[in-house]
Amino acid sequence: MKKEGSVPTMRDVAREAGVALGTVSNVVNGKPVSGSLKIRVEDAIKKLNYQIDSYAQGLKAGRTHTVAFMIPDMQDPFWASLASHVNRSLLKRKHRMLLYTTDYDSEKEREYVVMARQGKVDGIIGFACNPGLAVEEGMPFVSIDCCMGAGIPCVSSDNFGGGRLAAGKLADLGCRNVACLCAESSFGSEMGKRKAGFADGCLSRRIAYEMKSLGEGESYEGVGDFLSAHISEGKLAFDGIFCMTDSLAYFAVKTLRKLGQKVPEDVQVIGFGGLQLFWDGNYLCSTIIQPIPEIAEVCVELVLQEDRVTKPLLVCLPVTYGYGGTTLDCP
Amino acid sequence: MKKEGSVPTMRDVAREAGVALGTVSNVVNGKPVSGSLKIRVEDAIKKLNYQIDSYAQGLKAGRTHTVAFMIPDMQDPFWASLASHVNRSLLKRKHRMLLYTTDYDSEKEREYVVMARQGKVDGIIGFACNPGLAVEEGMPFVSIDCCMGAGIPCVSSDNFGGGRLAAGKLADLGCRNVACLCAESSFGSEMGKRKAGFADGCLSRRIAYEMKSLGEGESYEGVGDFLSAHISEGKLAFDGIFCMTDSLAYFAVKTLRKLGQKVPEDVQVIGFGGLQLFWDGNYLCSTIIQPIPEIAEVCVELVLQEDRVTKPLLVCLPVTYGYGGTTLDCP
DNA sequence: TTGTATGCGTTATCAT
DNA sequence: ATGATAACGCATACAA
Repeated sequence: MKKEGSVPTMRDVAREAGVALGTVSNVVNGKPVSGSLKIRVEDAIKKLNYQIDSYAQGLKAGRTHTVAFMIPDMQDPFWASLASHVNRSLLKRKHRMLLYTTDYDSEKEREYVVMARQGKVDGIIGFACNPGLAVEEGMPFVSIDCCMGAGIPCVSSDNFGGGRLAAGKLADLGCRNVACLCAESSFGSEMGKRKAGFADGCLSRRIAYEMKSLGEGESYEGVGDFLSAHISEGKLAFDGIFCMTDSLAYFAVKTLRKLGQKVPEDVQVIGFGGLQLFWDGNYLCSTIIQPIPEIAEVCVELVLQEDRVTKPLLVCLPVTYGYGGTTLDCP
Repeated sequence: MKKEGSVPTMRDVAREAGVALGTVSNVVNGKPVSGSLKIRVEDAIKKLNYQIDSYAQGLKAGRTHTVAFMIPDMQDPFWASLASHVNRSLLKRKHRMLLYTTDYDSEKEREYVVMARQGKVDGIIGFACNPGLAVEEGMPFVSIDCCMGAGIPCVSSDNFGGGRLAAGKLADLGCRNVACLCAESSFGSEMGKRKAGFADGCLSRRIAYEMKSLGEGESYEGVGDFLSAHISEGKLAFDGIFCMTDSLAYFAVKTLRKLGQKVPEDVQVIGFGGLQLFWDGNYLCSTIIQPIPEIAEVCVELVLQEDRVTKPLLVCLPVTYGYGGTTLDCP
């Protein structure tokens, strides 16, 4: 008798059914097998409650049906939502998802890429702060929101177009003097294009704008200082504000209200991201919505494409505008 | 010549260094090896850029250093935060984390448990709607917030104590007529104890309370109806409200303000969960804080314990109170 | 069609 | 201490 408590293997099934190992394999994998034997094998499988060891399968096939998803911070609603959709897309394709959170730490990124290689994953989807991150030749890698060159496709939303859209929306809503609040990031992120798009949009619509950029690592308090410096006699110099992220917009709105400004009556605010607190359809603020499900889907498709004859350098997905209470366009 | 583009294996290293396979294995695993050979092997490893295949390792050892984490909804801030901390705890112990999201679907739960078994994970941490979920004998399973009996440990925060704490806090803050808003769930969740704890707390402090339970699947609108039904001549019948979750509290506050009630001046609100929007230290509302990092740590410890001679049925972790702007105790 | 033998990359057992 | 060999569970090429 074999080990008792252990899980049944293909060999056990073969013995139980009185057939050869290969036959069981064929039944399990849907290869043609004569009816009578097929029944015997299937009975044995049910009797032993056998289930295939996809782990051993992977060792043999060289493909593990596993993809690593690497992000800086799972607590960030954007990454959490993206993780959720990537997970769905992968599961739909019968692939597992390994999660790695890096806390914006290049060292951890390196470490996890090594772990991913050791774990024989079929590919990696993720965001890397370190644009020079060394990833194996043969290992498919899809970057989010950050161009890394060298045959590594990057998927992002249309940041430039989103910036333009925000400027146009503010103009439509009657704004004539607007500000643009940015939080710089040193990573080669695509986010910088939001600022450029906004500037471009302001120029086409001929409205005056002022830029305020927070240095990297500088706290949001700098925004508070900037805003209060532009208030004279209780009146703010701007009637519209574009913020590069929803979290920045959320902070700006809080600050403005603390400073006695009414949002959206005195000043309208548009963020970027499309964040929802409970994902019930209510946005945190009026915002440029990123197509998160589509981003996820594209990432998964790209990373699983074996025969990547033409892999795009950058896939740019369309954004839309969403009302969230901080503008005057009651829906 | 072997396949060129393929990754180097232990055998390649052995050949390169001119030693036997077992010796390379010993070097890699830190077993005692004579100095000179060790050097030769290490040189060969560096030269070939060899890295161990933890996948094959798992096949041999029967342990994969992989744990599945199964939750209903990654978009929910609580689960996202817990996922983040479980991930950290596992990574610290050099374990990978597979993510599965079930969307509260018992069918998916079953499917994923099977996938987990096929994937040869070392254990599963998760929340299951289906209390009768069949999980393998030998497969360690740790349940979150939901007792499943039969040798499956459950980890949760002190829901009863948290309810009591909320009642006590409201009493301390001067409330005399309070309400308790609940969203029932049919799952055998531990959350129900929050209600019981609150009732108990009200009794000890001798304050009047009224319960309002939403049926399963009933929308939050029912809360709006309940609240407006308890307003006469512009005055709400309650001076304090305890909500079983932060999201419910958030909705209640929004509704109360729409109904012309001032929070916290007219009515104070306490939620449960400890949710933070951007995890910057600011709570969404005054709340009972769940010790998420500790919950994560305990789950990981429990699931990785091999020799589980005494495994607890329920591990209950202490909660604390946190000010979040919807009560009168400005910190 | 069905069965047999070999190999995937690693570790463990046994001789040496 | 070191090296050859078997075994983990499965898939596949090949033989029957």
